[in-house]
Amino acid sequence: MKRETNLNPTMKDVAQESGLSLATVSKVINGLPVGKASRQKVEAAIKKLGYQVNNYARALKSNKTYSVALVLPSLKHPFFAYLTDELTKSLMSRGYRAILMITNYDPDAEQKSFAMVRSNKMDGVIALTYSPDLEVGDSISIVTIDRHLDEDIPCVSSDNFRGGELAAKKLIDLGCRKLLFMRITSRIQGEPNKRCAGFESVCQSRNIDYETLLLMDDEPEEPIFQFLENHIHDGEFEYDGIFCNSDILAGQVIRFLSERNISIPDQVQLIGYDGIIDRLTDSYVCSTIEQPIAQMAETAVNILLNPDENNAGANICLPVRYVSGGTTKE
Amino acid sequence: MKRETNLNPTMKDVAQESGLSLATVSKVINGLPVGKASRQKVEAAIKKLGYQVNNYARALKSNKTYSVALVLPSLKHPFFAYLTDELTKSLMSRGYRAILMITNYDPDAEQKSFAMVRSNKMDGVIALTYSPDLEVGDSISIVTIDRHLDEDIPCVSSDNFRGGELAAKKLIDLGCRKLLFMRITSRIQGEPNKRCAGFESVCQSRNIDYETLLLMDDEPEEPIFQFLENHIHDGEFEYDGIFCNSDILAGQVIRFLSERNISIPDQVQLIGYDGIIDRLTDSYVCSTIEQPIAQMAETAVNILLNPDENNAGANICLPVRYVSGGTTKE
DNA sequence: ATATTTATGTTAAACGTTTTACATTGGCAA
DNA sequence: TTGCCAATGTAAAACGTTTAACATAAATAT
Repeated sequence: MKRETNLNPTMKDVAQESGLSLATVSKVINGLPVGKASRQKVEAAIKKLGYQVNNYARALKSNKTYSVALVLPSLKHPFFAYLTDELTKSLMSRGYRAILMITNYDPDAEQKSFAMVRSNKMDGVIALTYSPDLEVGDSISIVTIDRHLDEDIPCVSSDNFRGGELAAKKLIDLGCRKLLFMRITSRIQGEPNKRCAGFESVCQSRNIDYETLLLMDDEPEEPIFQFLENHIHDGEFEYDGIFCNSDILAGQVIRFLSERNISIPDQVQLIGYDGIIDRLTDSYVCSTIEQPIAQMAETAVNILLNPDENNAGANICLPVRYVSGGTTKE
Repeated sequence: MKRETNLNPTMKDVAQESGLSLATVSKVINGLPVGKASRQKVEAAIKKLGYQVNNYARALKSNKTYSVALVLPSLKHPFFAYLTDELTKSLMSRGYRAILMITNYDPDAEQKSFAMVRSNKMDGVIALTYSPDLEVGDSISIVTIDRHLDEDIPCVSSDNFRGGELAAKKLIDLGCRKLLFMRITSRIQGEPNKRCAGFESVCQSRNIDYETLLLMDDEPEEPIFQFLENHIHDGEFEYDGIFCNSDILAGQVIRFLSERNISIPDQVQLIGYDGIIDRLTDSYVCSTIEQPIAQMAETAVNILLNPDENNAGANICLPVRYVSGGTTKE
């Protein structure tokens, strides 16, 4: 019994249906010059059969897969989620597919991701990894975000040093005189660590009292709240300005202080980092240093797909800005 | 000049290096029976050349791509982000790749996603779509989450009706006598709409005063806050129990009421929906009805990849539970 | 009228696998 | 020695494309 409709018609079927050769069909599909009459015949056949290009065959032949791997530790942190969202849209708008790889901060998984990329002949990787020593190998093009993997691998990040500076300046300008910088950070040397340096340099040059509270991301978080608790005396918090490493952390601090009736921004002003926006109200969750996430994504994709501009070891540093979100006096 | 190291060695290279045939190499790679001596020779050659299977060639031949598309509107809502995180991990653990497609709630993009799936001969789709009338066509296997696309497409969701019931019961048991249900919902008939029915059925059978505040997700959100404002009189909110459609919405409401000095949970108790966890403190952002997101992901992947169990039009409904998160009295 | 160019199509080889059908070898029974 | 079987390996076709090299016919120039 002959099947009435072929579920997966191939170019050969289209050729037969239209009475033309395989090559002609291919030309029509790829927009190469073909006689008008033939083109119409082919198009009709394609429509009739519901033909769809088989990208695997195409990739095999042309050695171009139009797919890019996104290697990230998790999607449970909004910064990663936002970034992935933007990266994916950016790739899709250029006709590329995004292969998502979640590594869970696991060096093994990160390493395996790169093997996968190679074995799937993907066109490239955009990676945000945490292993200190990742075997990258050449033959795949990589762009990292916020991490320096290797001398000649371009890295896209926001201007973290400047971000730290901005936060410190703003707090000081708004009248704060005793500052606290809270950060949860990883042991790997990544771009975000520069926020601290920026913050401290301003405090020092302006001669402002400050403290840096550092916690590694593989340690339990209680110490941070313990610290806060210890510095509340008679309903007053010892510091009048706080800069947090992320909006998420800021949110926690806000909550903690509110519960203890420390008023923000009256008693303490607070600036976060990232620029996370509440989807519902389209407003920032706190005053913050906003990273240009969409622009970072766009740039990363751009560099990955157009390596012509000689940005081999380029370190693209995109501008951040301060935005008010209710946790500062302005 | 002969290249010293071949960047992309193929099975042919391995065959040559080991002095054996292509077929033998293939057998070794696929774990088929092969003489011990030959196997070792091949393995040595593979290691020496750094050979990696070309999955595109393999997919072309075997018609199995080991890739699944994840079609979602956005990653900017934590529920979607969490779900994507779990889905991806679930797929990866089974050796599948996750192709992420962000549709931005755009029907066109949703439709195109399905075309892409077909053209890339992907093994399936897990979709969370918003178009009322999506042309699915057969020949691709689909599992939806929270949406009913078609009679014979399995749908995985949490028990939304029960979730609504649970929330109402809890609030009433904790002493609330005037309830408010706030929802932002889409026009498409999706599973989450059942929360309302569950909530109302309990209120009615227990004879409790309640109001339902409904807003479409394509309308501006101000009316909701306007409503809240209108129902605050002399520092008292008219309702003593609120059930929100999502934790995100709940967060907004909490903030709004706090700013107006309405105390939660003393004056008003509040239950959200989803079970979003703050990454930092590993605690719920509010009292909530928790969806078993990881289990939903696991189930969806399972059904998609093992269609043997006759779950053609299956409607898998996973249990939800109430968890306390500080915005209720218990 | 013939030669030359141009426009359009076609054939067939490749891409890197998998897999069926076939070939070789050696061991063993008769 | 001959014949047979199992064990192991090989050759070659196939998957659905792309593309270089070639063929044909029509159109123009000589």
